[in-house]
Amino acid sequence: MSEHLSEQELQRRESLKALRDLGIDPYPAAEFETTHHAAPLLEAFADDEANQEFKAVSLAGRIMTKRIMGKASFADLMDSTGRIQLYLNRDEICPGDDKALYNDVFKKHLDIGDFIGVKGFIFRTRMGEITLQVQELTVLSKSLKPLPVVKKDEEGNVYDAFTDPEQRYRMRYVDLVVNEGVRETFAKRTRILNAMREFFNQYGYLEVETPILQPIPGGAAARPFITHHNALNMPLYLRIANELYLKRLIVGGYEGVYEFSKDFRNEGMDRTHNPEFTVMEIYVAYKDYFWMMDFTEKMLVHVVKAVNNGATKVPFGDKEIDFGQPFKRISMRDAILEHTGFDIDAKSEAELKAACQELGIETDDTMGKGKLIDEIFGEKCEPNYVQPTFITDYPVEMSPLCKRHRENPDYTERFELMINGKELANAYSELNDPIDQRARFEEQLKLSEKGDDEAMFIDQDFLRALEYGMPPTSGMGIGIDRLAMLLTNNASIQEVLFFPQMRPEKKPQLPSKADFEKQGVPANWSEHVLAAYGTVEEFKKQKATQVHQKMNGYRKKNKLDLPALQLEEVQTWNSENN
RNA sequence: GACUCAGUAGCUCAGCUGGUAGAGCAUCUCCCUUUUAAGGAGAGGGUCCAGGGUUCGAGCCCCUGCUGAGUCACCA
Repeated sequence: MSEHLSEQELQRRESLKALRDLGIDPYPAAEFETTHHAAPLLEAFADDEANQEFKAVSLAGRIMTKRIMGKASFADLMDSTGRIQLYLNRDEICPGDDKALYNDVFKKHLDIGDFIGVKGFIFRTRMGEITLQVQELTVLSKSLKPLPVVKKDEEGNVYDAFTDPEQRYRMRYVDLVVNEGVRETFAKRTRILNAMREFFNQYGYLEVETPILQPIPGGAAARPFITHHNALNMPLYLRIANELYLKRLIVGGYEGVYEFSKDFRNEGMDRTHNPEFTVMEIYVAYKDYFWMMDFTEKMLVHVVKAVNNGATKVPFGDKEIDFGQPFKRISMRDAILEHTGFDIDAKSEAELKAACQELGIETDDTMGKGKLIDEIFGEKCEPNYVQPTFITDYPVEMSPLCKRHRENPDYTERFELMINGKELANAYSELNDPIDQRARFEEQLKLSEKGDDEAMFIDQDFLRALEYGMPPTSGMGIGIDRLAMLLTNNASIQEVLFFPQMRPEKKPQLPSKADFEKQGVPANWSEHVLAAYGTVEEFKKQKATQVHQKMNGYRKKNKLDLPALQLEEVQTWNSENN
């Protein structure tokens, strides 16, 4: 219904009206031409104060603070690059007798958060701060909601920061405006994507786009989102991976293809999982997973340097991650041997289960060999790999799309890159034997029949593609959100997604004037009855005599320009109260 | 899904053993022509997340629910 407005919001609406009464359009259409941006301007001026260009400067941005001292004022203007201080002198911006622009427009009707354009010259204050002296002021856009005011002192201590995660994520626009560093986090995320893209393009690999709506969600073990296509009258799934489509493109003759892919998984949410997330997958023909390990290493070093001023060491929490080459490489078998003393090689399911029990790892009957080994690794080894480490040669049961190891068919030619005890990237020598692939899919089908709702579907078209022949190929996928977390030192995925998934916001339904009018209150009194009683329920509880007296008292107190109420009148307002 | 914590002014937070709802910033009025977490004087601003219960009396205690965060479990 109607929106409850706080005192400050009402005041800003008053200012909006006052601006219009002064003939100022608070939302003008015209372009405002700027000559500079705040941060580079400060730098350039510090280098060469005498330069003529600083005599005529035009900037646009939001007012972030106002410090009024009678006939002179200071304000901070924030644009996309940073903040610069403004100096406004009444008699400079209002040379004639009419001081309204300063006294009324700037001092009274412009608030923190409003967009303005300013023209003037740059100088240094007595305190040494580089400042724009304003000669012309243009209102560009009025802000009706007060921004949180975050302050910072000389030592960089932040006061009254806007910290509530719920509000920060729901109103990311506010977070971006007032919290220093948030925009930089997302700029860095984009630099990561750009650096990675640049690296792949150097090799001549092709960036492609494949379907997000898929009839069969393949390429990973995960629960998909399901939707429905009306014209085809069939279910469609949101993709959980793009692997199978990219491999079809390798069949089609491209040597290297990659895609930055939004994937969707209908699973739990926590600090490291959002229902939609971004993965980069790349497939390169005639390569194997050894080549891909080298390639991944080089690519990451390139990306890390690009976003980290050329350094390969990245702080993360209380740790430091070093992307300096080469990354440690260890097979899963050796990793488990190293951390548990148990050798998984050639062990039966029963032996593995017994080992799990000895190691204190819970198991259940649905777990096959692959799953048991995965549990041991996840429990005992994974957290130890803080520095970038390639774990290689996973058991065949865990990797239905991966080629068997050239030396031991119980294993696959697969690696995962572990950083900070978590998986960051996953890569294979891709399985291109269509007969073996069909058999592996059938294994998955059996798992599915056992009740595993994440087992892979059989994609007949993909198998057909393989039957036409896929060259030996290596593929790699890397979690972009998790990489962004690592490189921006954030422990939560929500910090690197502009709009993380949240439960819908529930707004309490507030009563409006109209609700009171429905009760029979005339339009000229309804807003006052709303103000006096708040809710229809409260109003309905009262007797007509009480309402009569209270509203006449309200009329007097607020000096309403309305005739005093008669009791008979009030009795008609609400048939239930007499 | 389990457990723990949190929700009070626009923002950040206090609120004692259950006894009239508080501070800083922001806002409003007045003073102030190079200030800077500007300053000085004054003022206004509240559905204490919601709904029940206990009580003479609930922001506080109990129950239920909502939202978020954290830990664990599940899950790539």
